[in-house]
Amino acid sequence: MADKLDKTYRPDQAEGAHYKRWEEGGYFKCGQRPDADPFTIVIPPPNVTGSLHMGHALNNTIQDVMIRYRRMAGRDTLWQPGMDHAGIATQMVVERKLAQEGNQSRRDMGRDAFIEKVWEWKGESGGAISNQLRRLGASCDWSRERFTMDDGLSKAVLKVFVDLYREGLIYKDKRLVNWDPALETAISDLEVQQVETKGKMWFFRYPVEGEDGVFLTVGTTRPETMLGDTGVCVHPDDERYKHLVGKNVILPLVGRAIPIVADSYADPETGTGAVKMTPAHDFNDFEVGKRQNLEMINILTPQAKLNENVPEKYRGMDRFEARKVVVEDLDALGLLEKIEDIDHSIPYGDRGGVPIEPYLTDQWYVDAKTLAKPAIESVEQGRTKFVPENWTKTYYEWMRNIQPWCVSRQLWWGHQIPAWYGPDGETFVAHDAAEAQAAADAHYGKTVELTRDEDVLDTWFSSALWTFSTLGWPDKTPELDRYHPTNVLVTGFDIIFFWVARMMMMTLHFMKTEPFETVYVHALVRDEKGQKMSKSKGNVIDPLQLIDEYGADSLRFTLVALAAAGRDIKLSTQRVEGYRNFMTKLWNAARFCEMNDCVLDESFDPASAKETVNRWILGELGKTRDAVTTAIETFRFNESAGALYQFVWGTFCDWYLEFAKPLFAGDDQAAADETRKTAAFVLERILRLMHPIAPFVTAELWNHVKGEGAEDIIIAAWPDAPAVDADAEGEMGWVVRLVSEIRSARSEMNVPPGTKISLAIQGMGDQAKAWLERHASLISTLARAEKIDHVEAMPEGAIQIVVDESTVGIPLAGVIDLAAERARLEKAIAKADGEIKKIAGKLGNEKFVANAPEEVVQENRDRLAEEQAQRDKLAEALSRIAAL
RNA sequence: GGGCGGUUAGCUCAGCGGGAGAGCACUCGCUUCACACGCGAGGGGUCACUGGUUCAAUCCCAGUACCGCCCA
Repeated sequence: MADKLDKTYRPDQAEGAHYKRWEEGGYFKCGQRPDADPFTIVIPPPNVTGSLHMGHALNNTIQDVMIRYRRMAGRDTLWQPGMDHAGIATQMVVERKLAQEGNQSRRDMGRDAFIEKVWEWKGESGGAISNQLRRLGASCDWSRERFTMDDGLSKAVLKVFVDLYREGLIYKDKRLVNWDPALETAISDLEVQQVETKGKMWFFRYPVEGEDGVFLTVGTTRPETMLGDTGVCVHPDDERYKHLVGKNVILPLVGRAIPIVADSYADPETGTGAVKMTPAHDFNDFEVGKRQNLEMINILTPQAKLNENVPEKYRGMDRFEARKVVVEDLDALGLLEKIEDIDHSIPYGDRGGVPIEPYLTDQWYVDAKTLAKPAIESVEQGRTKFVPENWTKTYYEWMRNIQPWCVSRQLWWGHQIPAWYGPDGETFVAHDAAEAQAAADAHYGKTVELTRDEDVLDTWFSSALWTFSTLGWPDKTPELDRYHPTNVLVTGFDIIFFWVARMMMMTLHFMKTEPFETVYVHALVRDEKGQKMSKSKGNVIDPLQLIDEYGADSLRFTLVALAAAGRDIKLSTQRVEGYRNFMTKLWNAARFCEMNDCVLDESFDPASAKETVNRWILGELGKTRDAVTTAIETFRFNESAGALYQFVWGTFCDWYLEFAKPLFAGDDQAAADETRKTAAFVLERILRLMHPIAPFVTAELWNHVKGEGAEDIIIAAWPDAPAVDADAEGEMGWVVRLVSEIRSARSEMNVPPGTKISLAIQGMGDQAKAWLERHASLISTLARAEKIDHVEAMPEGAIQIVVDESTVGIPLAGVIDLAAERARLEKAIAKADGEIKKIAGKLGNEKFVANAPEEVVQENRDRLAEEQAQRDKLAEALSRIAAL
């Protein structure tokens, strides 16, 4: 055995060494149990620029609990770690760094040099999060760490793109995209945040061509877009405007004649019922424009300045400046009818931080609708399950309304699109330049110069391949064969669209199987007031700081205990402190065992235990083991934490160890010896059962309990459940009740804790008498009684309590407060009366007796009898007091 | 506007057809030989509201109110 345990556990002095031993000892590696069933989880790849936040802490703690449990349960576990390259975020970080260091800008240094800088940055400061995950205790197989820009994964991306193109599932199209003018790239719908804003609605009058003094009034929140208007739309049934349909209005400031069209898109109830149409700059207008054959005029540059398609005056103006000037100019012409204040939401790019513009560009699209079909079926047919099941609705909702997926981004950092263009714009998609050249040569019948598409792919394009690309695909690797499909994906609900849906589509298409059996969707971690943690609100709790202060186990236990499915987690440091206290409690229980020479006997057989206390605690351990096992396997992690907390603190420490004290001090050497062995055994099992949630403190104690040369706790077998002994359960339950009742009465009647009492017991049955005799020393110690006698008549002036058939008197000659005792008994009687009334009422209902299951009826009959007996005894006790 | 969820002890939340629970906070008592990051005892709830189903509803169903989140 190692040095004696200190009074408190010091996580900061223990955690690093255990983690290092595990990682260097190769315990995290997959493939060590070739005959066992594999169990695989892929990590949701954190962003290479990211650092650990509370969401990661929760997400990875849950994964680690599952992995550590399965590892102990004998599975061949693989927790596949890695990161994604986060195109936009990384490019922004590196550009900012270049600017700070006074370097050339990205555009000045050129693409290749810039990419080199990004790799340099990644080598130096990217991926800090993987070390932070180590601090959390995450037992990933780091030897297999992958990055979406690695050669292997890039090869997968390339093959997927080329194959999908050849199958007609990737194509180039000119459509409106969400354009981020700050970053000058297309971004996905999902990267657009709607921000509620107080804004204005401007109403402009457009003169109708050839009808002097007749105007159509249209409203807009973006006045500058009027320069790109190519029509005005009214509802076909709108009587106010029917006569104008087919005529033109003259677009003010521009002078263009644009048609008035009838389309049911216009809502007669909203505004004036007439809507200006800017098909190149609004998603709704784009659809109407296609139906009505309206011209599409792009009036913006990629920086959202006005371009050459507007009158000279406005060219080069920023969109917001142009907004002001357009309003002023229309006002000057007397065409500004009114301005209303409105609340509306404005789309912002969540990285660039400026309002996005719908923008007409050429982009690459994946035919998501086609790929979604099998992905929907997989969930419908239960091949992939969501836990909680409710999230299937969100998944279906998204998948059934899926839009073409725009996968091109106007960035440099990422997988460059493998498309080359001939001089006439002909497209050649190929695995490399040589293959494209060969195809072009064949196409043109001569050698022509090709230029490669400048754009890169959306980061989600590569992370959609994550479950199989990390295992070596497109090569046929043994890992791919063994570990795919994976068992569980653990993720927050905010990423179901972003990522889960895309993995389902890509994996089904290329692997012909689902990426995972189960998607466990956990809650969001919020602050103690329920607000989302964000840097701008300043309410972020840093998990690393909590680990420093309370230890990784405390944080992990807190997160697991709060991780009830389907609800957000409101985290406060108070909770973490509470679970830190629990770690200390466990620590001190181990210390108690150590101080009392509870040495682990590896040959101890729980079935051989003879003492009731020991048979009882072993049974309780068994129940806890089963509860924890079931809870982890069914994703009810909070229940696993709750069962452990309750057993370790509420049963093992509060009762069993207290029972053990008098046994250790007593004369019965055999009983003391067996109890020492049992305590050591139960403690050792507790360490195993707690290890998935609290790996470090259990590892630290394991070394003390097991001694030198023992196998590491990380691969210790998940224990079996000792059998439950119903007799021992009943017997010890009675002892606990008796002690509790006595303590309660003592406290209520203000008997000083130091006062030793005697017990005068009346009416006790034979079984209880035997129990009492067997546990006399425990009961005396815990109830602080020095003398226990059976009596025929209750002595005068005693506090009286009723336990089952017995009345237990605590004689306090002369010092008992009769009024207080009377009140106490009356209160107990009133409580019993309440119960009796309720149960008797139920049993008095014929329909209840006729319809309820027999066992329920019987249970109520038994309870009624018990309550009545109790009440009678209490009434007797009261009458004895009243007689004084 | 559409979808999802919530409303249980002062706070944070479990439970979800047959005896209202936990942690924290609060009150009282305790240098009890593992632990004051502790020990013992206690107070505190028409389980949002209104109907319905049922022998039985905090739990199932419908509606109302309020509060969130997501998507328009």
